[in-house]
Amino acid sequence: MIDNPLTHLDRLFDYLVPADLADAAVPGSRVRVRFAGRLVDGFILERAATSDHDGRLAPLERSVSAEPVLSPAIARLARAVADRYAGTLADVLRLAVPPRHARTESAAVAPAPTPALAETPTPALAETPTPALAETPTPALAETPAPAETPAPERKPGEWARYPAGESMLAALADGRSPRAVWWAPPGPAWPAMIATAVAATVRSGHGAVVVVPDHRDVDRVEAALARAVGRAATVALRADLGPAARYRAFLAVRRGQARVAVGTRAAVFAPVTDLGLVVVWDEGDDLHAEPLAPYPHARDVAVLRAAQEGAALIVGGFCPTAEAESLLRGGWAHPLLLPRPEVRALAPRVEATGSDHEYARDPAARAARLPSLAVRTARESLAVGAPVLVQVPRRGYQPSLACADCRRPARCRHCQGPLARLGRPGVLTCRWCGRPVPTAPDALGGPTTASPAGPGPRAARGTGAVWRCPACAATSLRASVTGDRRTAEELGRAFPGVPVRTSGRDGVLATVPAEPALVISTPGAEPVAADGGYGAVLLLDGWALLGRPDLRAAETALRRWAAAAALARPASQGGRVVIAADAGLPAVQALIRWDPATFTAREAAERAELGFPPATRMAAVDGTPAAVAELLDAARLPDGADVLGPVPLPAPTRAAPTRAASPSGAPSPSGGRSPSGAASPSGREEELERLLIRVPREQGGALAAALHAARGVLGTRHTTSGLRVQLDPPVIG
DNA sequence: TCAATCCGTATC
DNA sequence: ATACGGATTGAC
Repeated sequence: MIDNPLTHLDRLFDYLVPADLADAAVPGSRVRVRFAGRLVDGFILERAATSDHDGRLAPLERSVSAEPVLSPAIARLARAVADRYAGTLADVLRLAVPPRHARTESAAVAPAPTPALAETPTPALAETPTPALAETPTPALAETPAPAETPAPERKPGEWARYPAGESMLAALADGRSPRAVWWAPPGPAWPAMIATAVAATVRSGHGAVVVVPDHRDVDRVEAALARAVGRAATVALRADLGPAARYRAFLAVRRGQARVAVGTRAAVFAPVTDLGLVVVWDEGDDLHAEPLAPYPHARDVAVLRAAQEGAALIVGGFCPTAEAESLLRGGWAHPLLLPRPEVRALAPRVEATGSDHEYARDPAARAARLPSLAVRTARESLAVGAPVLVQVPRRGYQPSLACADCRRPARCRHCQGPLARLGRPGVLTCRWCGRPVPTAPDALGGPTTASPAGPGPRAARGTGAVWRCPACAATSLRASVTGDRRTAEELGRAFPGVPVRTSGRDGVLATVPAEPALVISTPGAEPVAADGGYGAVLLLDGWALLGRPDLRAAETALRRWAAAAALARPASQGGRVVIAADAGLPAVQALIRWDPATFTAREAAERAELGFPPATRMAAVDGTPAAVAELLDAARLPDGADVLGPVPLPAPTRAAPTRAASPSGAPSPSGGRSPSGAASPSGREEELERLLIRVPREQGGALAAALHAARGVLGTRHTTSGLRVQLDPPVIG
């Protein structure tokens, strides 16, 4: 397999194995070969005595390593993923197999494959104690009086007993069978332990397991639960933030069979666990499960392919599984794991809606100043009994436009009238269109922020040129035109004087907070877990922002994010309450109030089926310049019944700005007016991009992917089509 | 008639 | 992508 991204070269090539490489060049190992005159990387997929190729075979140039990093199962999976997503095997393998780290490879001559791991979970054989765990205590879990040393594998069903099918599923796993389930998780902190219980049952049957979660904090939580249920020696955490050496070491431990359980973020779905018995995908609707690199596979869908290929069990779940997950139930391919109503009542908090206040939704100032009175009251009551309050607010990134603090006119770029935004560096704004930096007055972005984790560094506006000044009223201070987390933190702090305010969001995510009175302001997805049973109250203040997004999945996503926050509240019986600032008449809000995500999703799925949207159909998005899109469409022999939508102009907010941070020297701006001939920026001549959507009945998904892949191959290397992006099941459909 | 250039094709 | 071969074009 030649590591080459070109679609029309997405096939295998035969090489001669020189005698001196005969031992090293094993299937799955990395090699270097000459290809089209150049030295390139590749994997050996197979050794054979003959070749179909009727030209001369070139010899392998050299073996990189004899380590068979690419297992046959993963090679097969990667091929299936490439086919499913109209991508190339090389692209998928780049996601599936981490880069080699030579020193780690030779150093990690770890003990020969541990026999019978499940039986005797060695208490972390004096190896490096996982630093992530040492640093991030998880009080919510530690609350369970777990013995310090690793106990025998858990056999009790625990929370699974609340589910009608729970115990039988565990029994099937322990028996080495392969149940497949869509899991509506119970509100509360039980889910990591439940996953660990299912994994422990699998390990007991002699099989391995893979657990995929959205982010690092979830990795920590599941890892801690697994350490308790399975034993630390058998478990390994795979995560992108490990660094090359640690990442490769963890990967090798899995590949060599030393670790039987892998838990990690989306790439972990490719972890080469041998003798796989179970794949778990937690919170499968989280957009972090969607890989941003070509061919953009989704961890949930890879897991489905893998479970099917390897005959493994599958648990896909979350507080609010998506319509995609729910579609696995159709035809009985998977079974539902649903909490009966009485159990819901026992675990869920009490949820109330404040109703729709139109002014509240329209006027940012009103939003900041007038918290719904029900929310304030609920928060006060929680604080009074000593429990923390979680406040979910919109992420700043949602509508990060800045406005003059005095007259509220939007802050615009002097050169091109593009919107200005804060993109990281303090004291400087950046135009989102042309990328020019604009320094700001020292205190332009509001007063001291509460509980800034980093602390205010010494930074005045760098003396380059004029600071931003409102062209209308000459003011130099700005405010976020949508109230983001920081701002809300201040406002809330004022409403509750003397109560500590902590924030968790983009710049500083907290994993946990102690069980004491505090306001915890968080953006969706960054909510810390509260120790000792959870929050006394959860306020969901971002309903308008979440529901207002122009996306097919907006309502589903909103409910999922609300549920994730609300699940951190104590049960109603222990005073746990949730207030949501949205209209109680909306189906998503109703679903939260009744804690009935399954009914919501069923309805959602039915509606989408009626409209011909996924998952009832399979969609492909083709993004690129108008010419490129047209060429691809022209070359594609689409399956019968394919429905071509568009093309429409593609709003290009995503890729342009962040990549090209201005050079550190800040060159462009001081050079004064640029030459008139020059376009706004080197990459500023970005041609308008278009998006074409192609829709086929679900059964034709494979044919659609094949057609697009083939069309891409036909276009080959034409320059006009270089920027094309083909995406199946695009995560966002406008 | 030769060379520079274009286009299409294969890349083990 | 990139290298190569054959066809094509243009100048001498």
